[in-house]
Amino acid sequence: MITEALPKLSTLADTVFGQIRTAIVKGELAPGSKVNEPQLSKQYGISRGPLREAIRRLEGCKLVEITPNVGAKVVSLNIEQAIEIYEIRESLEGLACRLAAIRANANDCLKLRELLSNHEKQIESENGRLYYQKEGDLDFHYLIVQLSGNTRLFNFLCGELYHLLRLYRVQTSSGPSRPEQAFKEHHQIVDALENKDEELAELLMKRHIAGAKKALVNQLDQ
Amino acid sequence: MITEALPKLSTLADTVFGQIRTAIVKGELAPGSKVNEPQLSKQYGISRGPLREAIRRLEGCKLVEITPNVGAKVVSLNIEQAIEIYEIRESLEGLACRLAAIRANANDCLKLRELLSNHEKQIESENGRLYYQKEGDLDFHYLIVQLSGNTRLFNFLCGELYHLLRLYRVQTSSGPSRPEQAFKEHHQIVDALENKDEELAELLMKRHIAGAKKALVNQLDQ
DNA sequence: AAGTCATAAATTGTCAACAATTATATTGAT
DNA sequence: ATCAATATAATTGTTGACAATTTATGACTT
Repeated sequence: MITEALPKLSTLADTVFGQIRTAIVKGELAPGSKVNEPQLSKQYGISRGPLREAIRRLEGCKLVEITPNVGAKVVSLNIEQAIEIYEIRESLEGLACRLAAIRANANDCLKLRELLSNHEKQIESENGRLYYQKEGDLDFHYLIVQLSGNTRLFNFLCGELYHLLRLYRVQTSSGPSRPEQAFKEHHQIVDALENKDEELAELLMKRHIAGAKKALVNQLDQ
Repeated sequence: MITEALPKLSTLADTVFGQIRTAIVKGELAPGSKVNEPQLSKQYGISRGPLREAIRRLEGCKLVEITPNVGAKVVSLNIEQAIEIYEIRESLEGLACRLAAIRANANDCLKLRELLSNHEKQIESENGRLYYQKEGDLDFHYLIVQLSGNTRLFNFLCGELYHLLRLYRVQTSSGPSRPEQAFKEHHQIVDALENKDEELAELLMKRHIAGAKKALVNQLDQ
């Protein structure tokens, strides 16, 4: 076996894209704040060329908004926009869950149960409650979308929409509203998957997300 | 009144992005073909910097795929991927149509009727049948999505998914399968909007798109 | 003829400098 | 002091050059 100097498998623009995306969804780059090219290019030790390409990718993910001759700024979601996202999410995750009901086998459902029980344990040990529940909730949905088998759906939800949701949660520093209720609903969804009940699976998932959406709408009405 | 030299309101990268996108969905840049940077930069008379930014935007729209150190190539959709898109479209346009039923007023419905009757006239004069029907069909759906009032939904469907559908139609040189059936269904949808019947509007739209999807699935099964 | 290795050409990735535009600071007038 | 106009600084947009990598070419071997 020959050990060669393994060639670069990724470009600067792509790696920095990932780094900045993480910084944004973690809130390290504040929503609404300006994206300063000279500063970031120094910070990441690259020139402005690849940096601008990375920013254009971020624009594609809707994480920054670019104004010509002015520059990019980190997106800041108001509650109306968050509701729009939840409307789309309700529709698409309903679809994902229906498709998952068709394709998921017993082993897939077992994995889902394990995921849920792990989260429950972590939450019982009260410390770090918010963090784990926050990430855990998305983990569950992540897996369902994966089981749908629709690659484009997966890319859109997990590569774009979920990042925006994380951003909004950081921005409003709000965890999921009803942690124990959510667990019950998650288990019901897996029940439907086990029974290969497409219609019920879709209905339950849509209702599950509609619950979170309603909380937003109520907040808006007041 | 003073006539000043009006300042550039758009950047080179953005204008060229639009030009290349048009070239792709019109088939002038063949699906699967390589995107050659030196060639395109000459063709559009710009340097490779802004061109590469434009390509990154195209990547965000899923119109090209970039491989590091190899370059971008125009996306080529197989039938499975087309079915994936139709699944997403069925779900999201169902949502859009339900929202449109809530928000559309009498004047909006009138505009939809006018659009449909214009298309019918154009098709009666048989020449150019395919072209007008093709564009016309998307026009109708375009307007419905606009009426939904969900800006993010609009941007995703009209700014990304519809372009991919155009690309697929050019690629397979296939118009809509059932032109006269489609008109009937379009009118039924407007009926539901006029009656503010959300559920029916969503159902009809989903069924309308499911029809086109089924044609694809059948084609795949053979 | 097919395959492999080395070489050459073309293409992509990256950088630094310059031009154009926007944002900031300063000055002066009311 | 406030506002407007101007000058200055900072930032974005664009370009061309160079480095790194991939692709194409061709000679050589089996």
